[in-house]
Amino acid sequence: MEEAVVSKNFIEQIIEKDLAEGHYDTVRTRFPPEPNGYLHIGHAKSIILNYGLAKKYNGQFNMRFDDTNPTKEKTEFVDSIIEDIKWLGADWEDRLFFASNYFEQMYEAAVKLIKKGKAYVCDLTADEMREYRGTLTEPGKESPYRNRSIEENLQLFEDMKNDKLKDGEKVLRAKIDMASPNINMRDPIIYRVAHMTHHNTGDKWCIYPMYDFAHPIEDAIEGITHSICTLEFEDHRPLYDWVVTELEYENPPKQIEFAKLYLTNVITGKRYIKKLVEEGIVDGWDDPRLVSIAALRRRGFTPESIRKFVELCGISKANSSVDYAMLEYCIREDLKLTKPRMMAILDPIKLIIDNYPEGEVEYLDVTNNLENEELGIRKVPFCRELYIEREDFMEEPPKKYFRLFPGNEVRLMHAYFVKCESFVKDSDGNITEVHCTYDKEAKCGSGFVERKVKGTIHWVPAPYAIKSEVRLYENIVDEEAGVYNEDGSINVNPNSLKILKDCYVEPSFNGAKAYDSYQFVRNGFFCIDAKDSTPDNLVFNRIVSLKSSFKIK
RNA sequence: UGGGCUAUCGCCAAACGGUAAGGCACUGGACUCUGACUCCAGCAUCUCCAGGUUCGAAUCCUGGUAGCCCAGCCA
Repeated sequence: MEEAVVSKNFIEQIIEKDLAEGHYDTVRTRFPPEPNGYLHIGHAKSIILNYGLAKKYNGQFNMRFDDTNPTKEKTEFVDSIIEDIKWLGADWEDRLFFASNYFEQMYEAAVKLIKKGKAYVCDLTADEMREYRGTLTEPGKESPYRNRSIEENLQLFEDMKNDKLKDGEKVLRAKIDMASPNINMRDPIIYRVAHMTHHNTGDKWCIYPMYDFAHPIEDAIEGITHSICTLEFEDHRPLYDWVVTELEYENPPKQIEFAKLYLTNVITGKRYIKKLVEEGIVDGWDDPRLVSIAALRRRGFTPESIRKFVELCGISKANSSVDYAMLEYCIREDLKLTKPRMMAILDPIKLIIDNYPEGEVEYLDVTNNLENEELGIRKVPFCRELYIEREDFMEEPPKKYFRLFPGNEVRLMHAYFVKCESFVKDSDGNITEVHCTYDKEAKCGSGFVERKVKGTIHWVPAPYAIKSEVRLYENIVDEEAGVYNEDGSINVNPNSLKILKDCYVEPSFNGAKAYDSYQFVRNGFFCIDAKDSTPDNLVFNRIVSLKSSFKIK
């Protein structure tokens, strides 16, 4: 067996070089979300990347909540994040950390900087601070409080800590360079006063460290070697390095940036998803129209399919937007061989087999997945009256239409050949019944080879079928209009929720469990809503419409 | 002449000076108990542009162009 040659991505190259040159003797990565929302497909890229690297190089993968800003964080989110990452299969073993558990060490680190003359307490207001910071093209100017004595700074910082000050009254700043072309280096704030109840530390602290100060410390404490983050932090790297250098950590971690995952025609971006949830445009964080991990799970995506997807997308520093079709490919690819396929009719029309004895029923052995016999068989009742898909019959078929039309014979999947003899219309001209005769000899699996048919259609036994209400979701984004407007608002597709009433499914659905009920409908799939798998509440994947249209040339 | 980063097929993405991998999508054709799947075939004489160095450049140099990020007491 030969494995395809997979080239190493740029991060792997950096890691291997570091290992070879002895900068590190192991690899330790982490996934450090802020618990301020649910995870989505974009986070999956980071999780799988970090976890994958740790595994590949026999290192360790840490899970860490970067909870340094209590205003946005909730335990609801930490719970959901843990659930989602576990589901994705990333294993942090016993290394689940909270940045908030390092507050004491961060405080000590700040004191150390002050003692080194590398940090000072500043009284400038937020507005003044902005003014002093300068602009993108002009340098900033130094704060009048920049040269306070170490003793005074120590005292004031302690006052900040000991609840002697109001929010925003004073901050602690790193003393770097107000003229730096990199704005992040213009004496960035590293600690602020905020009287907030923290989801983990409660009211113990009234000062909180800023990301740029906290993150490198968190990484260093945990012995992270490669701190992988997204592109927008590139400008922060000099500050990251400044912090670990001034704090004199041995073997300091190294920050590496990669491009975020964007998908065409869907909404990524936590703040937008949050908005859709909060405004009630979608039903919640796991609404099937979203690409949150919870939503994808509910729709029937498997962890394998998402891992495969991330792997296929690759890692680079180029901003890019991956075609949604790639995600769909990955789930099809996984489901294809691993899940049973059952029959269901979305838009039914009755098919009556005139020469099949009335009242008789036989239970056919149906293979769950013709491409994977290990998935076994099930019994499906077959009788005189069936439902077939409305689009599988045409009164006047176009050329190259292989399905049912007067005089034509097709195969009923897993059952018999059936020939259309006549049909019935109602007063409005709608077809209500299709009448056929079946050929008992041409039973599937009987080895019948006398005749061949060009078409095969799926069906469901009318008296035994379970009638269900089906929700068919369309993309939340208006594909024509694009995702975002110029003002940053989202183009929501007004038809993103469609209800189809008469759906009929095989009786086998009765015992169907959340994840083992993937179906092909014509050429697509649909799946049961994993959140509530009762047959009355089927959620059809958008994948249903995928590849399902048959073009007549 | 603020700084940082990025530009390779419709979409991702390799190639690390030796003559443009692969996947998705698409298009033919074969096969078929799902017009799916599978299988075969096709799909960048060319790498944002313009010069230059070299026997040889997507890769090096020079100069442009385009896009993304940065002026939160968010992360």
